[in-house]
Amino acid sequence: MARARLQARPQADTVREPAVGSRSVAILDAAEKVFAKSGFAGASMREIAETAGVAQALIHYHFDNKEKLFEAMIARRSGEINDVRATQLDRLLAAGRARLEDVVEALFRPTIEVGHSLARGGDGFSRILVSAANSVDERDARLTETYYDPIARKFIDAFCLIEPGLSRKEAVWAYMFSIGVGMTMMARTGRSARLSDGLCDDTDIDEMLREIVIYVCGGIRAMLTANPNRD
Amino acid sequence: MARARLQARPQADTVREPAVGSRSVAILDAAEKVFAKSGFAGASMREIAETAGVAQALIHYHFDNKEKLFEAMIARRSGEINDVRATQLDRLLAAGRARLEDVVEALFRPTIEVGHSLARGGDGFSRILVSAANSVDERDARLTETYYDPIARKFIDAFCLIEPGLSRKEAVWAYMFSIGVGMTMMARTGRSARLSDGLCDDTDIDEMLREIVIYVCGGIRAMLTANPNRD
DNA sequence: GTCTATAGTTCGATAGAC
DNA sequence: GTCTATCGAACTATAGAC
Repeated sequence: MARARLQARPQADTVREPAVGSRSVAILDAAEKVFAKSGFAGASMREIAETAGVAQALIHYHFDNKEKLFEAMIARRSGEINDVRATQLDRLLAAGRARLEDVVEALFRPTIEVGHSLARGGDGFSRILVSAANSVDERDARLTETYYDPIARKFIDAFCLIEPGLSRKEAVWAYMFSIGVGMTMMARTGRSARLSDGLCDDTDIDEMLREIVIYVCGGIRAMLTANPNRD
Repeated sequence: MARARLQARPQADTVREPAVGSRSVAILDAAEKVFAKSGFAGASMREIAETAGVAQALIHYHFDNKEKLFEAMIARRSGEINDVRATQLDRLLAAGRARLEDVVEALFRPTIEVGHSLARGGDGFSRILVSAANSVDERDARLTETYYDPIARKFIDAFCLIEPGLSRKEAVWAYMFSIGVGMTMMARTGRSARLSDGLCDDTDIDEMLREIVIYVCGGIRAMLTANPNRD
């Protein structure tokens, strides 16, 4: 019977790569690619094994089954990403008088930078996040709750702190809507280029992020003036 | 060999329900439910047949294969929805001096009203749209291009017309971001309620739409002032 | 840890009766 | 148009050698 214990999130003072066989990492990388391309149901353990260059049985040895492999893959990257996000947010708030623009930047940039550069294969993890975040599937909901709700609450708190006129309720709506905007950036379907005859390039991260920050901050501040919190 | 011809989009002066057997409609309704729950790959023809109360072979008789069934299901609802959206948009523009708020309302309301009420089973179609819109899968991209790009261009044109300071490029970004916000509403994952301890209810369409219109218009106008078009 | 081989299930699609 | 029955392929997972 396989171990399939979930890797603990690496702490700041821990070695970069956990002490597991390199095959194990190759499997996670392959899983990221294949799940990103085909979704959970559409991906097959066979293709993941072939992509990783290992026998199919080895995946079961390391991760037990498809569900647990999927969760291990989420756990690995979300740990990296959300540690960076939390650190950046804390630094902004500790410095006092943080601008909303900086908080929104801290909300999005780590996700695309890790999702884009760390996964050597490209932006696979971002795509998996997009599909999980929009899914009503019980597994996706549980993973979102486990790996993303805690950091979401931190950012909602930050919204309320920076814009005291925002009620808690509107801060949560603002957060949900903003994450929705971020999806556009992470999904990278190429549709923006199609609709704009090439003017908008969703592979240009910096350009897109600049536009997104403007749009998202404008949206949040509009909620503020439309219905200011009177407490 | 089965027919599997795609149903033509009903014109305004055409009878409501096409002259196909009621079983055929039952199959499309069932497909909507099952595809919404499990996605394309996760759904099985067996479950769709059981949900529709017909033999599995009948689906192949009417729609040939799984791919074509999926497209027929998209074609049916997108026709209904986008006819309403185009009509409302044209009426707003013909009346002159349309408000951005009204255009954004015309962008979203028909989708949720049709997706929510017409599909007796609930909001299945909305969920399918969300997953298709965010997918890099070739099939999903082709369907989005075929059934949603034309109406998207109309709304982008409207953005440019109403806010002349908006460049074409920013209008496309604004459209993409706004659709992203709309996803929050259509996906209805229940996450907003979880993050707000029940304050935000994503089953309350009117409340959510009101907040979304405020946020989206604020976002679009922020792009305008941040980088006005000088033509 | 890693492999080959395969058991056991489920799937999409088809054949053919009515 | 609608059904029953079934084929052949693909899938997840396991057994067992090394």
